[in-house]
Amino acid sequence: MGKTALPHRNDSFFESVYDVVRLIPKGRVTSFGAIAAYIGTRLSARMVGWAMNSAGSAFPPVPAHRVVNRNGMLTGKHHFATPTLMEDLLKSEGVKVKNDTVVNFDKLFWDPSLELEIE
DNA sequence: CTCCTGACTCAGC
DNA sequence: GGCTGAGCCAGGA
Repeated sequence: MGKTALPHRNDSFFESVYDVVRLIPKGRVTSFGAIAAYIGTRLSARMVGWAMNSAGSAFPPVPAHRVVNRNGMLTGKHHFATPTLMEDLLKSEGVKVKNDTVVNFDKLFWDPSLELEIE
Protein backbone atom coordinates (compact mmCIF):
# COMPACT_ATOMS: atom_id res chain seq x y z
CA MET A 1 0.00 0.00 0.00
CA GLY A 2 1.76 3.09 0.82
CA LYS A 3 3.60 3.17 -2.42
CA THR A 4 2.90 6.22 -4.47
CA ALA A 5 1.05 4.28 -7.08
CA LEU A 6 1.32 6.30 -10.23
CA PRO A 7 -1.75 5.65 -12.31
CA HIS A 8 -0.39 4.85 -15.70
CA ARG A 9 -3.76 5.23 -17.22
CA ASN A 10 -4.43 8.86 -16.67
CA ASP A 11 -7.03 10.77 -18.52
CA SER A 12 -4.34 12.22 -20.66
CA PHE A 13 -0.91 11.14 -21.69
CA PHE A 14 0.25 14.56 -20.69
CA GLU A 15 -0.99 14.29 -17.13
CA SER A 16 0.93 11.08 -16.71
CA VAL A 17 4.06 12.92 -17.69
CA TYR A 18 3.30 15.76 -15.36
CA ASP A 19 2.78 13.42 -12.42
CA VAL A 20 6.08 11.67 -12.96
CA VAL A 21 7.98 14.89 -13.41
CA ARG A 22 6.44 16.36 -10.30
CA LEU A 23 7.59 13.32 -8.37
CA ILE A 24 11.19 14.01 -9.25
CA PRO A 25 12.98 14.70 -5.96
CA LYS A 26 14.74 18.00 -5.57
CA GLY A 27 18.31 17.83 -6.69
CA ARG A 28 17.55 14.98 -9.05
CA VAL A 29 17.09 14.86 -12.77
CA THR A 30 15.59 12.45 -15.24
CA SER A 31 15.43 11.98 -18.95
CA PHE A 32 12.57 12.08 -21.42
CA GLY A 33 13.16 8.46 -22.30
CA ALA A 34 12.88 7.38 -18.66
CA ILE A 35 9.57 9.10 -18.31
CA ALA A 36 8.38 7.88 -21.65
CA ALA A 37 9.46 4.34 -20.84
CA TYR A 38 7.74 4.51 -17.49
CA ILE A 39 4.52 5.54 -19.13
CA GLY A 40 5.03 3.02 -21.86
CA THR A 41 5.86 5.20 -24.80
CA ARG A 42 9.60 4.93 -25.02
CA LEU A 43 9.42 5.39 -28.72
CA SER A 44 7.52 8.57 -28.22
CA ALA A 45 10.05 10.35 -26.10
CA ARG A 46 9.35 13.38 -28.23
CA MET A 47 5.84 13.51 -26.90
CA VAL A 48 7.22 13.82 -23.40
CA GLY A 49 8.99 16.97 -24.39
CA TRP A 50 5.89 18.09 -26.20
CA ALA A 51 3.90 17.52 -23.03
CA MET A 52 6.38 19.70 -21.22
CA ASN A 53 5.51 22.44 -23.59
CA SER A 54 1.95 22.24 -22.36
CA ALA A 55 3.24 21.86 -18.83
CA GLY A 56 3.60 25.60 -18.74
CA SER A 57 -0.18 25.71 -18.62
CA ALA A 58 -0.41 22.83 -16.19
CA PHE A 59 -0.99 23.24 -12.50
CA PRO A 60 0.74 22.75 -10.23
CA PRO A 61 3.69 23.83 -12.33
CA VAL A 62 5.86 21.01 -13.58
CA PRO A 63 9.57 21.15 -12.72
CA ALA A 64 10.56 20.68 -16.30
CA HIS A 65 14.01 21.95 -15.42
CA ARG A 66 14.62 18.55 -13.84
CA VAL A 67 14.00 16.86 -17.14
CA VAL A 68 16.89 16.66 -19.53
CA ASN A 69 17.75 14.56 -22.53
CA ARG A 70 19.56 11.24 -22.49
CA ASN A 71 22.91 13.00 -22.49
CA GLY A 72 21.99 15.09 -19.47
CA MET A 73 22.05 18.16 -21.66
CA LEU A 74 19.61 20.97 -20.99
CA THR A 75 18.03 20.74 -24.37
CA GLY A 76 14.88 22.52 -23.32
CA LYS A 77 16.47 25.42 -21.51
CA HIS A 78 15.60 27.61 -24.45
CA HIS A 79 11.93 26.97 -23.84
CA PHE A 80 12.00 28.46 -20.38
CA ALA A 81 11.26 32.04 -19.57
CA THR A 82 14.97 32.64 -19.88
CA PRO A 83 17.67 30.41 -21.39
CA THR A 84 19.45 30.48 -18.07
CA LEU A 85 16.44 29.78 -15.89
CA MET A 86 16.67 26.02 -16.25
CA GLU A 87 20.33 25.99 -15.43
CA ASP A 88 19.81 28.38 -12.56
CA LEU A 89 17.02 26.30 -11.08
CA LEU A 90 19.12 23.16 -11.19
CA LYS A 91 22.03 24.91 -9.55
CA SER A 92 19.64 26.25 -6.96
CA GLU A 93 18.77 22.68 -6.09
CA GLY A 94 22.35 21.60 -5.83
CA VAL A 95 22.67 20.24 -9.34
CA LYS A 96 25.81 21.40 -11.03
CA VAL A 97 25.46 22.38 -14.62
CA LYS A 98 28.34 22.91 -16.95
CA ASN A 99 28.25 23.69 -20.62
CA ASP A 100 24.47 23.22 -20.61
CA THR A 101 24.99 19.72 -19.31
CA VAL A 102 24.19 18.25 -15.89
CA VAL A 103 27.32 17.27 -14.01
CA ASN A 104 27.19 13.79 -12.48
CA PHE A 105 24.08 13.24 -14.48
CA ASP A 106 24.41 9.49 -14.07
CA LYS A 107 24.44 9.91 -10.28
CA LEU A 108 21.67 12.45 -10.18
CA PHE A 109 19.65 10.45 -12.65
CA TRP A 110 16.28 9.59 -11.17
CA ASP A 111 14.47 6.72 -12.78
CA PRO A 112 10.74 6.60 -11.96
CA SER A 113 10.60 2.90 -12.78
CA LEU A 114 13.25 2.23 -10.15
CA GLU A 115 12.43 4.77 -7.50
CA LEU A 116 8.73 4.30 -7.70
CA GLU A 117 9.14 0.56 -8.06
CA ILE A 118 5.99 0.35 -10.07
CA GLU A 119 5.48 -1.65 -13.18
C1' DC B 1 -7.95 18.28 -44.88
C1' DT B 2 -2.71 18.07 -45.68
C1' DC B 3 1.96 19.26 -44.42
C1' DC B 4 5.45 20.40 -41.01
C1' DT B 5 7.59 21.00 -36.96
C1' DG B 6 9.15 19.52 -32.37
C1' DA B 7 12.26 19.99 -25.09
C1' DC B 8 14.01 12.51 -28.10
C1' DT B 9 16.11 8.19 -29.06
C1' DC B 10 18.06 4.36 -31.63
C1' DA B 11 20.27 2.30 -35.51
C1' DG B 12 23.13 2.59 -39.36
C1' DC B 13 27.16 4.36 -41.93
C1' DG C 1 33.72 7.73 -33.01
C1' DG C 2 30.79 11.38 -34.88
C1' DC C 3 27.02 12.33 -37.91
C1' DT C 4 22.59 11.33 -40.48
C1' DG C 5 18.23 9.31 -41.13
C1' DA C 6 14.09 7.33 -39.66
C1' DG C 7 10.29 6.59 -36.16
C1' DC C 8 7.14 8.17 -32.78
C1' DC C 9 2.48 11.25 -31.59
C1' DA C 10 0.29 15.47 -31.36
C1' DG C 11 -0.75 20.16 -32.29
C1' DG C 12 -0.52 24.28 -35.30
C1' DA C 13 -0.73 26.72 -39.89
